[in-house]
Amino acid sequence: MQYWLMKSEPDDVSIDDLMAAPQQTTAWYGVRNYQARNFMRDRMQPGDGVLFYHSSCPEPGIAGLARIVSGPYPDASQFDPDNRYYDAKAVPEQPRWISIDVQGTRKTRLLPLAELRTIAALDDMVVLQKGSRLSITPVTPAQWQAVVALLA
DNA sequence: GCCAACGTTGGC
DNA sequence: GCCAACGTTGGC
Repeated sequence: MQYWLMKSEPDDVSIDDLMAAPQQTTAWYGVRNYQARNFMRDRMQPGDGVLFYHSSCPEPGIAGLARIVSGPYPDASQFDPDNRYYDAKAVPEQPRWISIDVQGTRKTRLLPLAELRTIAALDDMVVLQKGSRLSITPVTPAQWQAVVALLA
């Protein structure tokens, strides 16, 4: 059981979208960064906890909690020439990119980035480090507990 | 829109 | 393998 922070642009998939989906579950596709892909492929497990973060929006911050509910499988968008995430170098025999299913657990109050930066227990959180842009980052159990406590 | 930081590409 | 050029992310 591990914990993660996943970024999403709310104009693309918001916490409300996640909670409104059938079974509150959404296929996570379009990740086109190798480090993030490797986390999904090699380390994420069904049951893992997710801090759901809104990025590139007026109020960036944690907007809800979610969990991983599938293992890795090929991201279909890489094979579709009409899709914005199409990858001409990907072939079905050798998929480059993968998806996992994410299930919303609950929408929380918006915990703004600026507030996260004031919490001493979160000083080492990967997403708060200078220059950190990765869309999927690991969260320690202590960091998870600290965030959940703030959202209680 | 700006810009810092990081990732990817491709010539050599 | 190096590294310059370019592209992307994402807060502000």
